Amino acid sequence: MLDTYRAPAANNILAALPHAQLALLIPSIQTVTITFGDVLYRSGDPIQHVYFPIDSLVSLLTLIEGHQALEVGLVGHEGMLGIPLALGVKNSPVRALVLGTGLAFRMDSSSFLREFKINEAFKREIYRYTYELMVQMTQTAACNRFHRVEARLARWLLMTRDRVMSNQFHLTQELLGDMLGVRRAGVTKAAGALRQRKLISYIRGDIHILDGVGLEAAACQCYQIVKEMHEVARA
Amino acid sequence: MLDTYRAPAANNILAALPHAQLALLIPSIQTVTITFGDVLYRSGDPIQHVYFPIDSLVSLLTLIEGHQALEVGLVGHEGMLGIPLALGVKNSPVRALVLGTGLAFRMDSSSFLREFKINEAFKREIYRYTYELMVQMTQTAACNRFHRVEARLARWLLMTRDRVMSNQFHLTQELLGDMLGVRRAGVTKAAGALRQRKLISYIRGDIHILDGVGLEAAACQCYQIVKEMHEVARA
DNA sequence: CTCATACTGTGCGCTGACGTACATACTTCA
DNA sequence: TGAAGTATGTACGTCAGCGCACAGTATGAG
Repeated sequence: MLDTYRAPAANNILAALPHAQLALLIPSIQTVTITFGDVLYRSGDPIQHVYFPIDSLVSLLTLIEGHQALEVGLVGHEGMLGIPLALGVKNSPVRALVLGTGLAFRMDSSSFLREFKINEAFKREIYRYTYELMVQMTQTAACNRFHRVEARLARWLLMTRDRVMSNQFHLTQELLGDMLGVRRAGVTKAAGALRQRKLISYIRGDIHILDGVGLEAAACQCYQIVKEMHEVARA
Repeated sequence: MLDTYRAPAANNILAALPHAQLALLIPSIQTVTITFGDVLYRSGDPIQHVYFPIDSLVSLLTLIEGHQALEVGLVGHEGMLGIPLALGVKNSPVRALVLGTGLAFRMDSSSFLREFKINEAFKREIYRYTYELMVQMTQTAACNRFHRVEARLARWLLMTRDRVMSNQFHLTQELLGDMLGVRRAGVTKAAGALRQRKLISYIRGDIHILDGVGLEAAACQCYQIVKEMHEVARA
């Protein structure tokens, strides 16, 4: 059952709710562990549950025939999974792949829809996050088009750090290739460059951010831009 | 004033409303001409009006420092401009540039918000379109990353045809470069290839689609995928 | 302890697109 | 009719990233 003290700090959307509105949701919320490699949604499938990550990390991927996947969104404690439900659509257009094992709050879709319809504060927070996700998606699209792999990798590592709230996490270069839309060897090269500059260490998937400030300098401004847009959305 | 006969056929969002709900909106709606080159929203600016294109065409662009613009969405009679308002945000994160002169229905933001809050059918349609726009954005992101300029150009021309409902429209290669995220010379080359295959004619910005079926074959499947997704969203 | 598996490092030829530059052609207006 | 402006065609060297291939190294299962 939900720890009402922890909840507000644990996921930004739930944290933003007034106590009374949060209380309404608590009976429908479970805390679950989602595990690296879990596919929460397959592209086109009906959404069974919505998730509010706590310290877990989930990637949204589009699949293109004859190509690798491409990440279009990265979701951690600042967001949620299952946005289509809030837009009146029952299926997920993207694959949701768990990259970081951890906890998440979970609601089944029918409970979610029931509460969502009557809880104005909940609605407001979810639509605000929908906006943030759209901004993230547009910026990522442009970033993938124009910026070099090394800068994109740096940006991705920073975004991940912010979401898992740790300078250390685990991910293979193969999977990172899917995130950035490049082949695995491209990741090796970019990661090698960042490592040589002592910004990260990277040993068989164990990534440590050694110099966050330096990494921000190595990243494209897309990182800052998305962060700032989120603040505007909250204004 | 709004021609109530024409309205339903003219813009898909308004067309989907039951007559009673549409009637509520009519006093707040004006019909305006938007003109090639008009910037309806600048990135970051407050949204003054929402627009429901009829036969006009509008491009959503992200701006990246030190780079050309990049199109992230294309809006015609199937959609609307001003989605952030529906998500509780007053500013547009993207630039909205009119590419095709034509008519659009328009509401000022405060009227829109007032009606939007109380009109459930209106809300439903707008959120459904928000979903469609997100799908379009994700697919475009992947398309820009993985597909060749020639296929992307073919796709873009088909999308435009569907929105303006005509095989003929006007756009310079310079601007097309911004849409596709490539330099102007790249457009010349791709357009030349399509022209040589007798799929289009292209004379100083006057584009004619000569062979729609052939052009679909030349385009990436992203064109079909987005079309089909929209049908799912309406199911 | 060994073998299979998984992951990383690296090399090489290829190519699509870039950046830049310039020539050509149409259009508009004086 | 000529000049200025606008748009397209084309060329060329450069380069990031691709596709592919293979070697090296750590991990885990039996």
